[in-house]
Parts: sequence; structure tokens; C-alpha cells
Amino acid sequence: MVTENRRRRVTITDVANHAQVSTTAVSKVLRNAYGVSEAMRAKVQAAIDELGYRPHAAARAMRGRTFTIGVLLPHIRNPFFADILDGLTEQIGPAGYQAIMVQAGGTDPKEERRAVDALVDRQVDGILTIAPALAKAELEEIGGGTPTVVLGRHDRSAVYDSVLDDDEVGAELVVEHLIALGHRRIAHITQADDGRGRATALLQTIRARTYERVMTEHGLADHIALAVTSYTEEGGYEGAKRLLARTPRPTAIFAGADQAAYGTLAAVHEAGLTVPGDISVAGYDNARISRLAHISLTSVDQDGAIMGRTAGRLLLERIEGRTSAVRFSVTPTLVTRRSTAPPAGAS
Amino acid sequence: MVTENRRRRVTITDVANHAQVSTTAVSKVLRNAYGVSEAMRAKVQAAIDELGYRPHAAARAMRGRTFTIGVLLPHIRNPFFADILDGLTEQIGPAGYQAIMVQAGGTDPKEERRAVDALVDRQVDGILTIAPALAKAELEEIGGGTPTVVLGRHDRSAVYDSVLDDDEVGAELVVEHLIALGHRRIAHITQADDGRGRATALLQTIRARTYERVMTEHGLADHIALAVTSYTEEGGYEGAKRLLARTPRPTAIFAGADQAAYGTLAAVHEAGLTVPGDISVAGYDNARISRLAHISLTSVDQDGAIMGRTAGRLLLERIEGRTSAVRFSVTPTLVTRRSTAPPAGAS
DNA sequence: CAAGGTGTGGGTATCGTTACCCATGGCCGC
DNA sequence: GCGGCCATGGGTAACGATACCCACACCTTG
Repeated sequence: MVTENRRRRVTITDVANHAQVSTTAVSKVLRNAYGVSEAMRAKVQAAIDELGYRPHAAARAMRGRTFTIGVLLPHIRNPFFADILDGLTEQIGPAGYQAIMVQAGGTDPKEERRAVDALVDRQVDGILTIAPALAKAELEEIGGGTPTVVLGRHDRSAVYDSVLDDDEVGAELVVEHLIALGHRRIAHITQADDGRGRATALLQTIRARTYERVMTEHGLADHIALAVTSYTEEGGYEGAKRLLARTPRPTAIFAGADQAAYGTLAAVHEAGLTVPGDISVAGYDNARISRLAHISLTSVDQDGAIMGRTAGRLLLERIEGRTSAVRFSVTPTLVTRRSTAPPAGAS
Repeated sequence: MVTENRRRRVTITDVANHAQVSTTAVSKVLRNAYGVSEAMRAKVQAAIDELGYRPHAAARAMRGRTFTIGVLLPHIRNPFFADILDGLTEQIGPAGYQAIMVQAGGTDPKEERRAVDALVDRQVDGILTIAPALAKAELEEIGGGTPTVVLGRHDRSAVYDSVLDDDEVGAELVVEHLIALGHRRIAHITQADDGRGRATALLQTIRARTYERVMTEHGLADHIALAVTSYTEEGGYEGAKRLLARTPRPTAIFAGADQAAYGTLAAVHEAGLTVPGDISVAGYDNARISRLAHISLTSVDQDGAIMGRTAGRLLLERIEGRTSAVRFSVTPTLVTRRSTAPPAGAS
């Protein structure tokens, strides 16, 4: 350990001495606890300011709260997560809470579990998991130990809260849009679930099933074409290459996420085809980059900021003692841009 | 506090009882400390596995290490940061360390300081700050208290380590490339520094100065045109709009970061101009999306994974006791793509 | 064979904070 | 006027782990 001229931290005892009161009194002021006179509060606050005292979160964790919310991200490449995080921070910051993030490292449930455990070991007061691939039983175990909000899954649970967008509505919007444009050979790129059990709760499953349902409802069951890769650029590229190799070729590709749509655009271009001339492409998430003129991707917009804010509010409520489970759903909207158009040869 | 059927955590005492040894012995096994026989290690490990024990990081923090590295990110929208983080994780993971991230919330030094303090309060063993806007004095204060690596700044410090790419080389590559293509009216979009002091250490400053220097060296000093906004899509859009309004219009725009280049592309397109027909555009960072056929942005590649790995290595070394300061520099390379071409009217 | 080294295990104080409970004094109501 | 309530402040024992030091057995060496 480097101990050069590392000066000692200011502790609650220093503050207590300086203000001529007990550490208990200081602690009460810090926590806004009951039983503190206005004079006491002022005196202690003055000492805190004077000494530049900050509570030691690790010490707090031994007895009380850490005022920390842990966020589990699958990775930090998806710009949509940034909106969620901004909403979360906006909500919990004023209450004195700090968000810390850990990367789950892909879609491996083992890695994800390790990452959640890292948060639990650090004694966070609440956990927000974003689109976790974990089994529901594991999520419930986590939720049983720490207030938890799960974002982006359609499970219903009694021990944790859910925040999600209505993926069924979103996927329907896209497929109906493409069909309305005149497309019939519409393909879909989805993400594999490496779960061992039923994955009906995963958003990629909902999006894929809805695609199949809407196609079927329109009598297009024979044109269903799925590529099961992943919601990444690589996945979109790989999936599109496979779909484009089919005969007859699809005239539209609905990628389950914008990230995958970017890869799709690259594959289409590489195949010497144009968007939307030869192939229409649509995504899901409405990431900022999708708005750029050069990409101009038709996509489904879900309000990440609201989802993040809500997740924060639900966590604070649970930390304060709520035990009933809540489910909050956002209705998405379709944003049509230049990446989708009627198929060649349509009227 | 929710205390429904929250079962007690397995502690080191439980493990010690179960293995019929002292807690000290268990602690030694956990830390791989000296003075443990092979038999003892096996016995304790068995008890740990059997009980599913995990050390309580907060309790550890009171006396020893937390095995946690804190990462300060300006925000999580820049995909380049993901590469850095992947490199870091790859390096520190096998050593038993976990990375936690906090968002600094823009370029406000106050917010940044708050975020770093949050890490310090959580007793992380080391801190990696990515392109911080903090004053050098503050960074040194932090480095004096916790092993610190600063990424993306050109300061030289005796108390923290630096990891950076040679921004002078990178910027020179871009400007020379554009000049070689035949451009003369080359503009640059840079990021404002809200620092009160000299900002010569900030990478945006180096990139901007180098741009000016190379222009001057080629006798193009009269054509220097700077837009001072920020390294974001919005900043690039805004900056490009201003630059395009000039008379005569520039024929090439060098955006100091890919994110800003995306905004530039949007502004160029919106102005009814084409890339690279009317305007060449180049960026810096070589983000993955820049490789997409639809964007195909000429950019400067800096190897984020290596930078992240190196930062991790340096932090581990410092935690182990190194006190001398180290500076690690990566030499960037230029990746030319279709967004740059000779100006209209050039031979 | 004594003296000292070495390898291994354990006892205990301690980190900074809060939960829990007790002490005190003023005030109220009967 | 007295019992009891309330508001306020403080004392103290934890929380779970590790740093530090000591105890002991066994081995080496002169």
C-alpha cells in the first residue's frame, strides 16, 4: 500500500470534536434523523463545511445505507442506455444518491451474475438491471436481498419492480409500417437467448414473436425469415448477410435494435444494394445516431429518460420500505425516416 | 429498510466455524497472504465453496483493499470509451479486481469532482479518469490519496500516471492528408475548455494547435477557421453550420472527434451539400460506427483496448507500491475512407 | 544440546459509522 | 405538586474484515 504522505481522512469524530458535540449528534444531522434541534444542525453543519468532511461510504455500509444505486449494464456501447442513465441520475441525485455502473460483459448469464454480486458485495441500496439475461429465479433472489428494478423484461414478479416499453406495440408498428408500404418479404434479425428455460420474458423474444404474429395475420406466414444473431453491429451484419443470400431476397429487414440495423446497413451496402431502393431497413430504440441524415433510420422510439427516472423513483420508494411490486410500461412510437420506402416495383 | 425475509449474509466467521479454523486463517486464504499451508488452503476453500461465501467489500474497505477500480467517464455516449473499458477489464479481472464506473456529467469540473469524490468515498483501490476537465492541482490531490491513472491528457505529473495517444501526430496526419488531397480551406471543430487556467494539457487543445501549426507551415494560415463548440453530435452540427456559413466556404472540415463528425455530416447534408463531393469530413477516434459503409468516415485510430489494458496494469502496479510516475503514449494511425476526397475542381 | 531461525496458526484491536437505548430537563395535565 | 411524556443529546456495542503481533512446533547449526 502506498502510504507516502497520505493524510488521514476527516472522520465523523473530527467533526464531533470540532463542533463540541457527540458523534451521534453528527450522525443524526448527516442522516436527517429525528431528534436534532435547529441550533445543533447549524453548528454541526458549520463544522462539516469547515473541515470539508465527507461521510465514508464504506463505513456507512457496515451499519446503514450507502446512498448508492448499482446499475447493471450489458455493455456501454448501446447509446440508448445513456438516456436511461441520465433519467436515473436526474431522479436519485437530489435525494443524495449516487449511481455506479458495472458492465455485465455480454449476454453470458454467469458473467451477469458475477457483476450483480459485485454490486451486492458493495452493499448498494438498490439495483437497476438493464435487459438482464439472468433466469427469473436469480433475479428474484437478488430482489429478495436488495431493492431491485428490472428494466426491459416482461416477467411479472412479486419481489422486484419492472420498467419496460411495450415491445409488442413497437414491433407491431414496424411490421405494419413495412406491410403498408407494400412489402411482403419482410425479414427479422433477433438476438439469441442463451437461457436454458422459457425466454418469453425477454424483449427480443417479444419482438420476434410479434413479428411472426403480424406477418401471419396478414397472410404472410410463408415469408417469415428469421436470422438469430445478436443485437450488435456484428450481429446485424452477419444476420443481414444470411438474409440477403436467400432466394427470393427479402425486400425489407426489421432489425430488433438500432445497433443491429447499422450492421445491416453495412451488409446491404456491401452487397451492392441500396437503401431503401433495394432493401428497406428499420430498427428499434431510436438512438441518436439513427437521426443523422446519413443514416436516417426508421426506428421505434422509447423514451429512455422517462424509463430511467421511473426506475429511480421506484428504487427510492422500495428503499423507503415499499414491498408491493410495481410494473411501469411505456408505449413506444414509430419514427419513419428515409431508410424505409415502398419496394421496387410497387405502385 | 426492507427486512422481510432477508436472510443473513454468510460471513468470514461462518466460514471459520465451518472449517474449524480461525477467521484470521480464512482471511489469509482470501488474500493469498503468507503463512498458509496447502492443507489449510484446501480446507478453507472447501468451506468457502460449500457455504457460497463472498467477501463483503464494504467491510474489507474498513481495513484493507476493496479490489475495486473506479472509472470516471465524462459520459457513456462515446463508443471509444467502451474499448478502453474492455481493455481495463481484461487486465484487472484476472487479478480479482472489479471496475465500477461513474458518470461525470458533462464537462463541468465541479460535477467531475463530485463524481471522483464518490469513488474516493467508496474506497476504491485505484482510479482511472478518462479525459478529465479537472485542474491539474485537483488531479494531483486525488493522485496523492489514491493510485490514479489519467487517460487522455498531456500533463506530466509526479503523482499519477498518464496514458494518452499522441494527439499531435494524429491531428497532423489528418491535416496533412487533407492538404495532400488538394484542400486549402480546411476548417476545424474543437471543444471549449471551461478551465480557468492554461489548457495546453487538454487533448482538444493539442489537436487544435496542431491543426493551426500544420496549416501555417503550409502557408495556409489565412485559411484557418475554428469553430469552438464541443465533441458531441450537437457540437459538431452547430460548429459545421457556422463554418458552412463562411464565405468562401471551406472545402474540408476536420472534426476533433468522431461524435462531432457525425453532427457535421448531418449539417452538411442539411445544407444540401454532399460528402465528399462538396465537403470532405474527417474525425478522430475511429469509432466502430465510423467504419459503416453509410458513414465511411476518415478518422484517426487510437487503440483503446491497449490504452485500457495499460491503464489497468499501471494501476495494479501502483496499488502494489510503485511510487514513480509513468507516462504511456500510443501512436495513432490514419484510416482513410470515403468521406474525404480531392476538392471539387482539383485535378 | 542449546540457541536461534522458520513456517504456520490464532488472538485481538481496529477501521468509521449507525442502531439502539438510556439520561436529562422542561413542560403539561390532573 | 407529582407522574409521565416529549424533545434532545449522548454512550456504546455492533457491522465484517484485516493488520499486527504473538505462540508454538519443528528444524537447522555451531
